[in-house]
Amino acid sequence: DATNALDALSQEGLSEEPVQQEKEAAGSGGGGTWEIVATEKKKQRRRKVVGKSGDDEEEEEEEEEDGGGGERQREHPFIVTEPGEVARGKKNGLDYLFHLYEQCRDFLIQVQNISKERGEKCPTKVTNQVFRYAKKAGASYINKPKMRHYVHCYALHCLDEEVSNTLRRAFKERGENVGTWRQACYKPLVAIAALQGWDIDAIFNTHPRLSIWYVPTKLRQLCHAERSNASASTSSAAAGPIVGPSF
Amino acid sequence: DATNALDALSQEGLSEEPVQQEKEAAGSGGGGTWEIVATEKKKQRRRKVVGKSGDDEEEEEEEEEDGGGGERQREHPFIVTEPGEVARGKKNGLDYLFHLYEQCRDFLIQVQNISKERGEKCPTKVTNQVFRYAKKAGASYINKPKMRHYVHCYALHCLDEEVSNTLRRAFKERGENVGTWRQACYKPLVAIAALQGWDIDAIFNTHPRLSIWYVPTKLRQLCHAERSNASASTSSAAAGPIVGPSF
DNA sequence: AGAAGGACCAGTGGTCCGTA
DNA sequence: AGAAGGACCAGTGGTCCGTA
Repeated sequence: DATNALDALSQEGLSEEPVQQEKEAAGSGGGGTWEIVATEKKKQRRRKVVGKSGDDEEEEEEEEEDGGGGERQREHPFIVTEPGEVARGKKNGLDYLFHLYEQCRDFLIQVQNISKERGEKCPTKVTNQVFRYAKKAGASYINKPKMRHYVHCYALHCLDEEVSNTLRRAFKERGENVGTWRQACYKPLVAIAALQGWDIDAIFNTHPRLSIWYVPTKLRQLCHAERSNASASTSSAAAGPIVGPSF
Repeated sequence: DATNALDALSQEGLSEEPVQQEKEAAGSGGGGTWEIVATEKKKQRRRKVVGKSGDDEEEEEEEEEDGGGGERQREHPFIVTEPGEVARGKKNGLDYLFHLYEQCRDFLIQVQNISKERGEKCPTKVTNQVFRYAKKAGASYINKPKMRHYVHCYALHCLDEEVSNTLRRAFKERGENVGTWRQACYKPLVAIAALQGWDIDAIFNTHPRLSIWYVPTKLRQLCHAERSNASASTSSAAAGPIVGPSF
């Protein structure tokens, strides 16, 4: 019954991205241009799934191997792109990746509003419930394994956009794949944590857009390991308990 | 492995209540006297379980039906007691009930310290993990169904001890049973919520000792229903959405 | 009857691994 | 090979109901 009501609500309320949007909002970092790109990409996707040729005019890219019809659809894989760069071909760029995190946030806010309206328990994080809601709202390209996989990349983007951007440019130039870039995102995050007393949970919870995401296990472990190293070289008692800073 | 390590830690660290404690701390509300009472009760319990007669001197109450040995042991049922009153016979009083909540808080703090030490996810609430830890630490009289059952009673005790105390005295005088008293605890809580914009989650999370407990479903529902009532008699549009206060 | 708590269950966080 | 995500699993929050 709670699920049914969710269904009802998810049919309205959840607008698609606006089809047209002013181009001048482009460089604003909020994903302004992105909305347009996302819409284009989505149309491509839709055309592919339906299996007809497009009935509205558009710039297209590849249309080969369109023959299928009911074949398994996946999102295009990510590639390392510079800030503002749109991926060409059957690829998605990193601005799009980060845009997905913003979309999840919007879905969470909607779920929270519904919960409050009904006096039910209100999630503070992006939970299974939110992923389910997103899927029902038609955002089938959002899923938990993907979002969890790249959380720390998004975290770096939120916490230090300059460093994040520099890293993207460097890895693009070197022609690295997404997995390698993703791995590289850990290091600057650990450095940020070091400066803030190693409390990665506090770092996440303090940031308005990051606070809704669970700290990834591996990032937590890296921070802990690095803290132990730092502490070992600072303290004389190697076996003693690690004492957190108190400033 | 995480479980094994927990075992190791739970063997040390977890002190029993101090056996002796100054009597002058009695009326302080922190459970000062309670420690002594709890210890006495625990000795009774231990003697019963072991099935021998006591090998240390004590004032005892009933010792009948001691014959068993491996019979199923349960905590004595609660009765409505006034503040400061110790239950006589095979009963437990409400100061003891509230004391259990404080104990859970101590166990949570220990679990949190261990988690932090290890760089693991750190619970902010009394979770299954904490109940498991309490059990391993020997506090077998603490269990989840019991603690959840009386959370709102403890909440009233935390939020308005005067009202809570008055309620206890009134219900004791009337000879009401625990279940009736428990039910009666909801109403003043809803009244408190009304004064604070109906946000029972905020009320819990704001209070230092209450913030570690999940808001009980029924209390949440009562607050929501009552808010709807209040709103219906205030607003002219009966079917409209309920707008939260913004002060 | 009133009450304590073992034990169950639906849905969670977490991520592996069969898939493309 | 590199990557996306369906689907599984251990342990959770929640509380019912067989027990005393």
